[in-house]
Amino acid sequence: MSAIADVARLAGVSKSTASRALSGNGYVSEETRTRVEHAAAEIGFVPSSIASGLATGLTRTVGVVIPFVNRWFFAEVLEGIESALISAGYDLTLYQLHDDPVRRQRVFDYFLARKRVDAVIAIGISLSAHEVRSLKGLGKPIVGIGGEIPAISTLSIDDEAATQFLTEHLVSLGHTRIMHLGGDQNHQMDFAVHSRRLAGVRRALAAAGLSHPDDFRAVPYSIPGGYSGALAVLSNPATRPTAIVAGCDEIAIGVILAARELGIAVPAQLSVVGIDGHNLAELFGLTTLEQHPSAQGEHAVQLILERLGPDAGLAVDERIGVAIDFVVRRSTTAPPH
Amino acid sequence: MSAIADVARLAGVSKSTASRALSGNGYVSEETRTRVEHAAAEIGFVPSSIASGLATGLTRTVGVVIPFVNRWFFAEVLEGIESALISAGYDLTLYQLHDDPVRRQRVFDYFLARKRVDAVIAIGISLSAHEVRSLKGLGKPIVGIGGEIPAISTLSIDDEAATQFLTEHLVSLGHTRIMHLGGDQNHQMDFAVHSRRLAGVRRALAAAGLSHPDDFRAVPYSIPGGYSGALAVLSNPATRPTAIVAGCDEIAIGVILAARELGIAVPAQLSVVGIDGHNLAELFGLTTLEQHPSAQGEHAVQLILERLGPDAGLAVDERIGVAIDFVVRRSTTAPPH
DNA sequence: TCGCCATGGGGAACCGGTTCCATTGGACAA
DNA sequence: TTGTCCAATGGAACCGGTTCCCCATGGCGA
Repeated sequence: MSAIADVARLAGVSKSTASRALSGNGYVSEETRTRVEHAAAEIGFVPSSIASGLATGLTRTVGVVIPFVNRWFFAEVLEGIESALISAGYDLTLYQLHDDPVRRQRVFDYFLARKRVDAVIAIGISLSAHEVRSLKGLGKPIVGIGGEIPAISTLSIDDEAATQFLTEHLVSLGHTRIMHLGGDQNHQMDFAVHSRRLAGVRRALAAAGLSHPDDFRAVPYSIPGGYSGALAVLSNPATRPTAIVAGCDEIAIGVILAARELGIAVPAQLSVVGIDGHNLAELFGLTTLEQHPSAQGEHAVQLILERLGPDAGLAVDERIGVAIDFVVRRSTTAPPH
Repeated sequence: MSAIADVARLAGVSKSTASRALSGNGYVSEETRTRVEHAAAEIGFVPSSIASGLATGLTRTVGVVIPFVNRWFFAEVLEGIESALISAGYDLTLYQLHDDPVRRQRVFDYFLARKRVDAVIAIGISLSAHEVRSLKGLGKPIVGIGGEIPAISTLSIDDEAATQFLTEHLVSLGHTRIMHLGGDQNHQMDFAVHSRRLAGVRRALAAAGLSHPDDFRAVPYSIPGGYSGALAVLSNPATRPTAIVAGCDEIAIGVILAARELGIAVPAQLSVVGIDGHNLAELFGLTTLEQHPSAQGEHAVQLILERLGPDAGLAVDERIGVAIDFVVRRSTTAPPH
C-alpha cells in the first residue's frame, strides 16, 4: 500500500511538497513536480480518496435517490446523471427507495446523513419537510427531478399544463368522450404527479364543457397496467371513449396493444396520446409529449455542481422548467363519424 | 460538526470507550454503553463513514460496473444488487461503461482503483486480463454476471445450452426452417454472449440436420431492433422461416410486433421463442427461457459478501450456474401444414 | 542598501474514527 | 494472603492525504 509518504521519500521531498505537486495546489517548481510525478508513477501510487476526503471534508460523491431503476423514465434520468457526474469527476451512489417506510428511513439516517455524499439528487420522490431539513442542515445541496419538493430546486415539466395541452389537442380534433388513464392518486410514491396530470385533463374538459363522471381510471404505470386497464375501459362499445390521455407512454402503449387485441382501430376508432417520449413511442406511432429525461439528469447535475462550487450562495431554489416537444404521430386523429 | 470526541466528553468517557460503545467492539459496561448512546443521541452524533473508512481500510461500498441501465436485464440485476447491498449495510456506487475505451479506462484507473470500493460486480462486461489483475492486485473481490470472465467468479446461464434447448424445442415441434435473430458478434460489449447463443442454435440445427446458410441475422438487442430485423426477414413469404429463436425477449417481442404488422399469425404461421423472462413476455404470450436477473444480482452480492468476510480465502473462482425456467406460452406451436 | 513580495519547500497539526497497549480493580483459585 | 485472570477504561498511535505556518532565497523597487 504505497502512500504519498513513499512517493515523497523516493522523490526526496516532504509529504507536503509531494501533495502539492500531485494535486497542483500551491507553489512547486516545475522540476520538483516532474520528479514527484515520476516517483508516483514508478511505485504505482494510487491516492486514497478516503484519506483526502477526510482531510478536505468532501467525498466527491453524489447520492441519487430513486424509486425504480427498471422504468423507462427513471433509467433515462439515471443515465444522464451518471454520465454527467463521471465527466465532472464525481461518483454516483445509488439508493433505491421502496414503499417500505422503514427502509426509507434507514436510507436517510444511515446512508445519506453519514457524510457519505456531498449532495443529493432525488428523482420522482417527494421528500418530507423533515428529510429536507436534515439534509440541508448538513449543508448538502439537493435537487429534485420530476415533481415539486418544497424549499428545494426541482426540475420538471408542468404536469398539469401538459395533460391540459394534450386534452385540448384531442378536443380540437373533435373528440367529446375523452378519458384519462393514469396513476393512483393515493400511491405512496405519488409525488403529486398523478393528481396534477389528472387535474390538467379535467381542467381542459371543463373548459370545453366536456366534463363527465367516468373521466378517469387508475392503472399501474406500465405497459401491462395500461393494457389491462384499457381492456376494461374499451370492452363496452357503448360507453367506450373515443380518445384516451395516458398518464405516460407505457400506459399509452398498453392501451394501443389492448385496442389491437379488441379489434379497435387506432386512430380511426380510438385516439391515444402519451407523455414521456419513450423509445418505443415511435414504433407504436404514438403521439406524445416528449420530455427528455436524460437531459434532465444532466441538468440536475449541473445545478448540483453550481451549488457545490464557489458561488454556491448565488443559487436560488425554485421550480425549473424543462424542454418538451409535442410529437404528433399516427395515434391521434378526429373521432369516428 | 459533532464528532465522537464530543460524545465522549459529554458522556464523561474517553474517545476509545465511546468508539467501543457505539460500534459494539471490545469491552464496555452496560451502564457506560447506554450513557454514551444517550450522549450521542442528545447531540445528534452522526459518525463519519469517511473517517472510519480511513481507520479500518474499508469503505463499505461496492462498485457496480454496467453497460446499460435502461435495458430490462440490466435494470433487474441492478435492482437485485441494490436491495441486497442495502440490507447488508453497503453502499452501491454505479459506473456505467460505454463503448468509449477512454471513458472505460478512466473509470478503472480513476475510480475503481482509488480505494473507493471494497469490491466490484461487473455486469455484462468482459474485463481484460489487465483490468482483472489490477483489481485483484488491490485485493478487491470481483464477481461477474452474465458471461464468463477468466479467473473470476461469474454468474450466468449457459448461453449455448439455452439456445440449443430452445432450438431443440422448435425442432421437436416439427420446425425445419429455424432462424436466429441475435446480437452482433463483433460488438464492443459482446462478452461472448452473442456468439455463444448463436453457437447453441447452430449446434441444435446441425444435430437435427437442419443447418442452412441463412440461419442468422444480427439485430440490436431491443424491441425496435427485433421489429425492424423481423420486418426484413419475414417480408418474403417464400424464404421466410417458420420459427425464430430470438437472442432475448426484447428481440422476440419486436418479432411478434413485426409479424402482426405483416399479418403473419403467431404461432400459427410463425413460432417465436425468447430468453430472459421479460416482464412483457406474459402480455405477448411469449414462450421463453426465464432467467431471474434480480435473483442473480442478489446472488452476486452474496458471493461478494463471502469474499469480504472472514472466510474469504475459502471462496473458489468458478463459473456458477443460475436457475432458469422454461415457460411455454402462446408463441410456439407446430409449423403450418 | 533596505525591505517587500513571490516562489519554493519542510514540519507538524489536523480531519475523525479505530485499535493497540498499558493500567486498574475486583473476583477467584491456590 | 498472594497470584492470576479478565472486564473495563484511558492514552496515544495510526490511517493517508491536506493545509497552515514558518523559513529561506532571490529579484526588484524605493
